[in-house]
Amino acid sequence: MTPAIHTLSVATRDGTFIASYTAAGLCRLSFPASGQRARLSQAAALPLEIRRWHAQLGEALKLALAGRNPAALPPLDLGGTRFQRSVWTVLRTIESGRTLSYGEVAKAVGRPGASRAVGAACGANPLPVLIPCHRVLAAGGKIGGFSGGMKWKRLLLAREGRRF
DNA sequence: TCCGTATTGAACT
DNA sequence: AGTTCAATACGGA
Repeated sequence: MTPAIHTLSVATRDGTFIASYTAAGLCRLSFPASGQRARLSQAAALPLEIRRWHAQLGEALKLALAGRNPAALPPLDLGGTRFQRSVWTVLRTIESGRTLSYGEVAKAVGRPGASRAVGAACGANPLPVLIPCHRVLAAGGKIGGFSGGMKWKRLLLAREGRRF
């Protein structure tokens, strides 16, 4: 993955997210920073293409935070290993309001028994919310973990009509 | 090679 | 219903 060249903020009613782009597409989305401020790109220096991607992201994120299914996303440049990408691809097929267990995702990528590795791949998801890693639960309906903090996982699931 | 992990299921209280 | 425990796949150092 080429290095990120632009970092922009996305204001939402849930806080200000941070999005990073490479020349190839969106590479990273971060939850509202609970500390340091990222250095943001100057608006005047933005290529038209990036502005368009960013506008598209804003719409998609707004819908996702409302618990709706994703609008079209800008091009993605996620990197990651083959295994991670295959996990993230499966995650994108889970509809709003539905969930899978780590073990079910492992089966779906053809590695039954790799449920623990699936958890690690979820934790490495560069696009939380948009790639719905919050829809992966532990077996037996337990909620499992979330690298962005459990409040976010509960909030996102609640917006989709799931309660815990 | 070793270590940590957003797991799992069985075997125990 | 809660706790412990071993087996497990993967990735990073």
